[in-house]
Amino acid sequence: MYKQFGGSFAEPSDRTGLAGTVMAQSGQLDAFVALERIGSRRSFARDDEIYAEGDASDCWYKVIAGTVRITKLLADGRRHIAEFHFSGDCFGLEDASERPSAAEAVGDVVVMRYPRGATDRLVENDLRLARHFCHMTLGELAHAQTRMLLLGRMTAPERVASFLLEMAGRRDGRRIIDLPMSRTDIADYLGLTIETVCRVLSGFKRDAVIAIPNAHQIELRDRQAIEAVCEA
Amino acid sequence: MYKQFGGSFAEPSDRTGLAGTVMAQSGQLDAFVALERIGSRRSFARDDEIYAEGDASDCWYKVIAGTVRITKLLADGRRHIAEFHFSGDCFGLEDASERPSAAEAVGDVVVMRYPRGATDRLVENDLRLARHFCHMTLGELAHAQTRMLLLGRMTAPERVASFLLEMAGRRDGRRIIDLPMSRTDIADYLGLTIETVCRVLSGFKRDAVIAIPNAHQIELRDRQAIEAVCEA
DNA sequence: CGCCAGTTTGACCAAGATCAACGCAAGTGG
DNA sequence: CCACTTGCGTTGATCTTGGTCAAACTGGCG
Repeated sequence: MYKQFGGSFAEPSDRTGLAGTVMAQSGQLDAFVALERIGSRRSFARDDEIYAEGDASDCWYKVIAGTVRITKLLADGRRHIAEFHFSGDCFGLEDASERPSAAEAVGDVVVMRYPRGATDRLVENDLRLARHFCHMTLGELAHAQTRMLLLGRMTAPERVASFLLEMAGRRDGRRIIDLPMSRTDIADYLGLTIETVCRVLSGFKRDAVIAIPNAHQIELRDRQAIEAVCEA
Repeated sequence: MYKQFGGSFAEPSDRTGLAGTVMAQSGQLDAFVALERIGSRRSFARDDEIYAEGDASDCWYKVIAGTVRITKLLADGRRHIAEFHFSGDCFGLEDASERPSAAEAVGDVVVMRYPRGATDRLVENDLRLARHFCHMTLGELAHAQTRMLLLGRMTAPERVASFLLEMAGRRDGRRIIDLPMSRTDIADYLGLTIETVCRVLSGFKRDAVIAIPNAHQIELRDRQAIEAVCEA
């Protein structure tokens, strides 16, 4: 999807030939390969904090396996999930010195961690890499703007339906969607309460639009009906 | 602020020396100067569409004077304003082929318009320029995430108070804030109705936290109280 | 088997939306 | 120059959506 690197930075299909030029000029390795080398693998257990709000932003991450949530808190504990990141997605890329939000493991998670300083040096010497990061960020921004519309103007059923379609599109194209996150996480992502999420899902089930084999799997029985809810 | 270019692209203080290197290598002009040269000035009257949702994204803009709103519509007409852009801000920078949202003039507006193709060619040859765009986009993304928290989890008074502080910070630091946009625009920016925005403002006025000399100016009489509302 | 965390359902409540006037200032035209 | 219109903005009365509070259910797991 929009912010995935695909399987590997060094995917031949990613090449444009530009990197080769830069490499020849600078005498350095292909930057995408070099980037992989400066990454280190980390594992986190369910609900572990990968970084906290206010931590130094000295690195960024790529999800290898599992799901990561980016959360923001209000003083009194109200929580919002800015984004979920799945396998292949990058996160924690920002140029503020402090993390504006926390990153937590939704379930067990494996990530690659890339130090910021070394990444900056690679970016200095490879325009393709710079463009790649720019491209990812622009994609995230576009997604954020769509989410603002959802949070600002959509009804509860519209939000839940959009969420199901987003997850269907992002995680797999199959009829059965895996939802690694809890109902609370979904609620905090959609700006609703857990009870409202449950009620809307139950409503969709009642109308035979979805089936809920278990709490973390949802089957889209009538995708058109769900799409209709979003555009209502 | 976070996405302003300052007075000019060619501000000496912006220079790092890197651009000079690239120029020497490529035999081209300083990219920030070159960028200014490819821009053309355009004017728009109040409520004019600068570009529409679905238009080709073949250029980006910088606000010279006035205020621009970025809007998204739902099929039934519900509207959301993703962002306001003031003098010095850039907008319309995206790498999708179609505009995901429209840009409109809030009042009379003057902008510079930069063609995308020519910009891309300049970026190809100047890493500082690439980094600059990246930096701006990251700033907008951070702002979008703050706004998602507002839209998803804040009460009406909190939203309005945050809005006043944002405008106070972004437009000028003075006690009297100019609000070029209508109440409807504010409502669509905050995910509220125009009536709620009015009522909350009237409430603040009643509590002597603000004064409203006229509909488009608001005086912050007790900034601390407003800040307290946000953090409640 | 029974506990525990997460989910679901129900009854009630409140924040903010909707609907409807009303106010007010800036044009506009007779 | 003043009645009239027009486009916002403000205020009030009422309604609805989704939140809150509380209780019941479910599926793992010791």
